[in-house]
Amino acid sequence: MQKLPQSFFQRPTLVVARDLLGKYLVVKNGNSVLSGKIVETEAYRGEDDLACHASKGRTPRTETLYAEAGTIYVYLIYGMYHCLNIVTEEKDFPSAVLVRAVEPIEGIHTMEKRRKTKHSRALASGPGKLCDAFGITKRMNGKTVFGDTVLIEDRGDVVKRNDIVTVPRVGVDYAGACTHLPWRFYIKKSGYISRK
DNA sequence: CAAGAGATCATCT
DNA sequence: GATGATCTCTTGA
Repeated sequence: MQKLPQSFFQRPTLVVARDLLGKYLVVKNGNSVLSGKIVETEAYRGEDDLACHASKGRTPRTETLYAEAGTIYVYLIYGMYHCLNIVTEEKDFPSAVLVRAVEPIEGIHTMEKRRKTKHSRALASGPGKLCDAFGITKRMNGKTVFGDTVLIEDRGDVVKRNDIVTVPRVGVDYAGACTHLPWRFYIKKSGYISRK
């Protein structure tokens, strides 16, 4: 039960993306606690990564990507879903890890109400679903994972290298040469992945 | 079960 | 004016 420090996120994005597997996303609000084990992530790194929002340069929206490691980047996609990212590497270098799926652990009843389903595999098995279940919105954009609202914990789970699957990212067909970069990671045996 | 379409809007051109 | 780091629902085999 150890809150991850900034040094964890201040490393190469691909390493952080892999190491986040098996860690726990925790969202606290008053006396309610929601948590889930991270089972799927994707890396977005630098202005040269055509799939990264920062490839369009520094704008009001992408400013968060240039913030210090551990900053939370949340944006709205397709007009109705939010995506949760955690900024990595050095300040002013735009990079982040997209948290794509978690296995629900605590606060499942709240997640079921928000997601309007009792099927545990449908609660947080995708970036949009996860934000819905955890109540993550753009209000969180620009905050960090070092406060007492949103944080990442190491609860001692060990994810072996052989249990991690490495494949191209989802939904980035527009990214030209970067489309096929194997920057998506997930836990092979998990039943809570966004898609095969 | 697979495939396709529609929902819906902030952001950038 | 176009477009997405998605999801759900409908259709049809």
